[in-house]
Amino acid sequence: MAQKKQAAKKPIATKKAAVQKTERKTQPKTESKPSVSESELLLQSLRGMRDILPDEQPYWERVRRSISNAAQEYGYSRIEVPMVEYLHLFVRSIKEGTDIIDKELYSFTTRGGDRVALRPEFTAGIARAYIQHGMSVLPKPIKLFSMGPVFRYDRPQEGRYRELWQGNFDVFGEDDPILDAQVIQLAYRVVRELGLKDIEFQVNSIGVPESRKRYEKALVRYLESQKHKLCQNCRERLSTNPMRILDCKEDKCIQLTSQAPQALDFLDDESRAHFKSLLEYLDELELPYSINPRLVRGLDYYTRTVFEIWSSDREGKKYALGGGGRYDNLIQELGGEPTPAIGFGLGLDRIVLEMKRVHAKPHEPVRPRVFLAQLGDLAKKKSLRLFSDLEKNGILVAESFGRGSLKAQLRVASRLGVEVTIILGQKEALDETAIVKDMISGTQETVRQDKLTDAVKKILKSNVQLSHSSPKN
RNA sequence: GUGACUAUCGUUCAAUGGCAGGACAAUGGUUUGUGGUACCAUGAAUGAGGGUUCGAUUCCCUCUAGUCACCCCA
Repeated sequence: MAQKKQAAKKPIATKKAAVQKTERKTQPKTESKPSVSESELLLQSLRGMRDILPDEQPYWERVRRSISNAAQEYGYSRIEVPMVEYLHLFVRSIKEGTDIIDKELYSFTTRGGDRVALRPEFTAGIARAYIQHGMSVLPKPIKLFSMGPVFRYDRPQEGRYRELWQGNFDVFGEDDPILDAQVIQLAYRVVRELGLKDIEFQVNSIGVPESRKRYEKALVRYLESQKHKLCQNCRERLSTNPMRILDCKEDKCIQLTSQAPQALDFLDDESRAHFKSLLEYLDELELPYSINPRLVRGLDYYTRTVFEIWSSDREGKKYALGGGGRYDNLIQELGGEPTPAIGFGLGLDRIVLEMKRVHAKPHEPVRPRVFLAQLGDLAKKKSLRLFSDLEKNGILVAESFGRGSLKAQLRVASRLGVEVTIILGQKEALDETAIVKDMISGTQETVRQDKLTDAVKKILKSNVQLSHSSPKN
């Protein structure tokens, strides 16, 4: 036993072992691209990439379930799209000038020479799939939902990772603002169901390209006259992406833009009517929203409705939990038929973070109520079959087959909090019986193996009744 | 991408220019066929590389990672 343990220790590639192997060939610091030498095995996940360990999974499980349930209830079909697409797809849909494309895209060239990128969001890939598979012939609206990792090459900190999980919802083929309201309602439902209470929606309308152009012109004209009061960044944005200046957090820019013309005043009549009825729907739903005229969003394909979901806690730490908007022109711009669409994404990492912060309940997995202990070689052999028989009969069984002593196994059993332990020893294995031990009363009896399931179920059942009738403290 | 702070067993907290210590967790045991407690034992760490030094985990530099602020968003 002890020998085995030691032997098992040795081959594990610790940091030290890895270094020892390579210590002879210490490389001089190179100024080449890779930051870590390839000869050295670094047992460390990449920057901004993390493991979601078993301890945290119950929270994730609850979020995943909540999202897929909501998706089903609202009539969304699941779709999976690749994590990698042609670089051009993202550039064409999200557009240069946005941070996501200019700074945060994970792009590389394949062996075959294709320029590709890891998806920074879902909508581009889903729009591509929509066109590629001719989904426009399907009855409208077409509701698609997806969940998985997306990638952004950003500088990580809490709640911000280079690999992050999103739940994504898109609706194609309908431009009625009631869809916008329903999509926001759906986002709200998910977040509320998970126990997050301090939620605020911010909504805005950025109109259509024509009205946007008119507005941008007016905005630039206004800001140009006071250019010197803007921050360095915003001075550049003036020519590249002036609307993002509204999003700037610099005091002087906020001051300046608070007097600036507002997008809402430049909306075309249709967009204005669209926005107005969206707000009416939202009022009808009694959702906690506010209009944020500065809300612009980091993706350029949006038209008309844009919104974000914010969670704030008392310490003033705020996270955007999700966001989305309408993108009525994207499908056509990518080469499909003109198709209005709206969608949004939820950030699972941040939702989990918020759930922990407000002490929301994680998903509770089904716990085994029965433990199977075995003693001796014959019993050990038989116990594997017994385990599967019990499982087939709907009895979830825990075990510790690797352990030899009964004492150790019972210790595990009681730590797991099981109500029944089945003990299969040498003697029992020979005469096809087993000991059924009630872990609460401590009593036990020997039963024939073909009666085992019934005996176990009887004890479990009486325990359930007991806990129902006994008063709770 | 910019700036600041941080880095010790699986977790958490100590300590030191001269043998790195505790707690929790883990594993084994307390006469090997009966559990939760208790007791005993065991294994387990100075992120990586370089420099200063007789000697560095401690001081200095670089890298890596994390956290915070900015940027941005999820």
